[in-house]
Amino acid sequence: MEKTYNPQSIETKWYETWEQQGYFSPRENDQDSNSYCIMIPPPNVTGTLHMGHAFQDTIMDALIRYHRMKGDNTLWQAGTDHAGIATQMVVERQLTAEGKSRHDLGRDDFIDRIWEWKEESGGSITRQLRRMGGSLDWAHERFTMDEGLSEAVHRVFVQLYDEGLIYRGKRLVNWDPVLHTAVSDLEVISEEESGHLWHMRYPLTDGSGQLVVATTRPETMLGDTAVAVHPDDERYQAFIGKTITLPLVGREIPIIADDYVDPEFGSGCVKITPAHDFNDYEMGQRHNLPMINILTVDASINDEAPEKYRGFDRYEARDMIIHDLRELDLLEKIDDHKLMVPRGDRSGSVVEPYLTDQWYVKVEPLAKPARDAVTEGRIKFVPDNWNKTYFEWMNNIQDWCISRQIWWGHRIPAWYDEAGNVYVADNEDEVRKKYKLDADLPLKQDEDVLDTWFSSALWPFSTLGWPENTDRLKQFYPTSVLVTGFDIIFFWVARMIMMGLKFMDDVPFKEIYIHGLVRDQDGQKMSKSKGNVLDPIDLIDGISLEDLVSKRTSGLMQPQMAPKIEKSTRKHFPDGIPAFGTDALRFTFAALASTGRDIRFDLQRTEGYRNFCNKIWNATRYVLMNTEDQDTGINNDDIELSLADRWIMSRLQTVSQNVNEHINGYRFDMAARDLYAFVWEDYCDWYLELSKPVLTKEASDAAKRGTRQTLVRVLESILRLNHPIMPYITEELWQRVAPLAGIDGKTIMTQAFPQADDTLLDQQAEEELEWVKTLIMGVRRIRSEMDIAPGKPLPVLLQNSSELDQKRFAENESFIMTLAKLDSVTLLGANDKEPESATALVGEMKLLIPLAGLIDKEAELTRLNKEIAKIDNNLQKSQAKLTNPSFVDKAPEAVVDKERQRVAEMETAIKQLQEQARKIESM
RNA sequence: GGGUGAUUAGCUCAGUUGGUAGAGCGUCGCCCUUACAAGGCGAAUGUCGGGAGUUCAAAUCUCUCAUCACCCACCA
Repeated sequence: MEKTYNPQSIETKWYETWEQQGYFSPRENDQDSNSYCIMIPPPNVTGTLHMGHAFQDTIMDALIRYHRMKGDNTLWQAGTDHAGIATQMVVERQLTAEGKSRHDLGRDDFIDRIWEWKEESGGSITRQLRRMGGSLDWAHERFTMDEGLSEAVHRVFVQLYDEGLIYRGKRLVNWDPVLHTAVSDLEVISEEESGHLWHMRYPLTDGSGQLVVATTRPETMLGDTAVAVHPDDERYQAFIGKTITLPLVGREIPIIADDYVDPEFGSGCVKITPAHDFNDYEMGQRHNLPMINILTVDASINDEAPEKYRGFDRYEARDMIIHDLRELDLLEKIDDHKLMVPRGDRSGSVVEPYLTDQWYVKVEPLAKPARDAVTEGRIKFVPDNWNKTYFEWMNNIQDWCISRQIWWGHRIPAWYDEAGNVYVADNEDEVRKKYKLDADLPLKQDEDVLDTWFSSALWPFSTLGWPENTDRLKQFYPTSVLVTGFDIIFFWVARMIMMGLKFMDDVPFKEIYIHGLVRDQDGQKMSKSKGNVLDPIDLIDGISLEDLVSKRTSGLMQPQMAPKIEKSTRKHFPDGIPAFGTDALRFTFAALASTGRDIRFDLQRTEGYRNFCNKIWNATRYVLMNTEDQDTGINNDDIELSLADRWIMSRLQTVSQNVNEHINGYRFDMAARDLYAFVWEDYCDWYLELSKPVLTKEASDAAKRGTRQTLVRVLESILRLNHPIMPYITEELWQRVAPLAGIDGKTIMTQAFPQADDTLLDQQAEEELEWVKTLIMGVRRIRSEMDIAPGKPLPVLLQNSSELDQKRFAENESFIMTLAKLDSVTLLGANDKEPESATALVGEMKLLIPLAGLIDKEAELTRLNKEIAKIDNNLQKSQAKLTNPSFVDKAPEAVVDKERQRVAEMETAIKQLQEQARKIESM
């Protein structure tokens, strides 16, 4: 074996083997075993996977591998999402770079072009997932626009339409004037921006005066159809029912009264533009006001407005209108004002409320069962506080606008005749059959496509073959757990629950594990525009600083950011990124995956876990050196187990137990911590060292066999315990270790995950080894603090030893002599005279290392006094408790006893140390 | 305006039903001891955001204040 762990040389080799052997696929025709299934949240085919994906995929793969090892029939469903608007934009940008637009190509060619891109992007995504070690069932990979899924989409649309749960209607929607499409509420991000509040004078038609209205959007006045005041506002009682003449336009519009108006805000008068504001729209409905749309799809002024303003952009028109009102002395004042500006999450442009025909899902009838499923515990959020967020939204849910005026996506299965009648069915033939239409009646399909999330909502069952009642569907629906980020609870999670319950009559998943966001080292969200993204592959394979800089600064939407990004990149990664390997990266994610919190990604953690891999690698080298071609007692019952052997086996059971519990509770951070500590501290630092005296010094063959066997068996278990998190290194090493442990098998992937065996728990061995460790650490500490060379063998005297101490010493002499590097140990009797010594305590026993020529008297005194002060500090606290009568009366007896015992121990210790200090002083 | 979460060692974070505050990284010593210098041995470090309350006992439960982050919402 290589002396140093080198991830590159093992990773791709194993992945290919696994995939070729078909280990990732579930067993067919296995109805008996427990099913375990996770649907991958399908990555968008817009580019490549980022750290958030890598984190999420690590968790899913760890769960999948864990359950596969437990014998479950396990499926991790692979696939990608067509991501309508996002993907269309990516390809449109490419066209723009070529000096073309999608209209130059036409719809069909443009879609072909996107399919080409999909192949490319989808390919790099699956390559990344493979590098991450993801054990997905590639044989059944799906895409939200493949044939089967498209059929599912049609089926759902048609049924919901037939049941009246999908309808078409003309209403105000959020309109993206750059993308020329409607978007749903969720795709609109409102942020506070600085603006103005314009106070405009509207003259009464009868010339009797004027009203002042305040607005943040003066240009919409062209579409005003009323002015509203509060019905109880005394200032305006006389005006209600009168009309004003709209300046610049000349339209006569009524003054109405409505509770919605806040008399305290602005002037207490509101201009009402039902076609361009959601509140005004509702008021328009209440008061039967006309709706005048004054904008084009580009948000320029249309022909409903006075000629002067037609064709101008909304903001140009705003300036003109302000100017014109000022000329007419109709502008009272302009105040600075903070307002919430709604922007499209994709285009970043300011979204307009816009009156159009769109398709909607009537959500409430679907939402009720979806709420119940969580209330009744059929679906559990982990951590459970997310159900509050879920209910918060589900209780206020609005109808879902599902039509988009773009080209890339599922075309809406609706046809129109020339009279505008709507027919909905799977395809045109079906339409004619279903609605009994003449074969020659001209029909035209709806131009729009469906919101991407419509098909994503069907993912848990459409991928399994629905609407066919396939074996896979029967076997794996409902799925076991959904692993996802909180940011798509509304977009995706809630909608999957609604659709799953509606069409499968069962929940889509039993648990939802919500993880945090991966942020950069400063806690910033990672994004291309901030230039702080990391490609998981670059952590696996490493990347030079120059390559990283150019990767981060190329293709920016705002090229002027490049120098800043370069500077910060050079600061954070002065030497680029070394190749850490997949396993170290995965272990990092696991270790950081504490629940309910975002994680800051810290490269140093990954480096630490790369070192951990190296540790396992070298521990294996040691084990192999001492067991290969030697008798490990696999076929020989004549075995003697040392204290260390029994101890490490006992510890292994506890760790196995804990790791199982932690994985089942989605506490990968705790699992990682326990694994790390057990491997590094218990197994490497102590057990491997303890094995040395047995293997290299005089010991019986049976004892050597016992230790060799324990070395191998525990290591083999360690590899299995770590496999769900670190698949590659564990497979590589397991191939060499397993035969020595008498285990036969082609891959660690399908070996049983370690379960605790209580019969191997050995309390006595744990206590005794603790005693051995205390003794050894006592010597080491004196050695270090007294500046004695680590290699110098020392004599030790034991004083005040009990029979148990003496027995323990006799049985473990070899361990102690070797690990503490001693050359002699002498038991002192009660009357034996002790030399000048440095001291450590092992329970009541005193360990003495003679000073002669080695130890500085003053240094030892300082050391003792420091130790005494430390214990005394704790002693006082404990004594205070015990002298408090209410503590003794009210605290449980066990707690009081424990406190008493502690006081006794500390008192003895202090007595011993003080005595020692006196002796040294008097010398 | 509503809601959620956070505040613990220099940094990043654990701390499951209240019972002597932990880890990793970093820091400081000493060591190339034949598994591993990507290492070994040892050490230092905390008024657990502030205040009040409940309790024999609070990082943990309650209230309150402060700071930060995020989500939702129609105030022109």
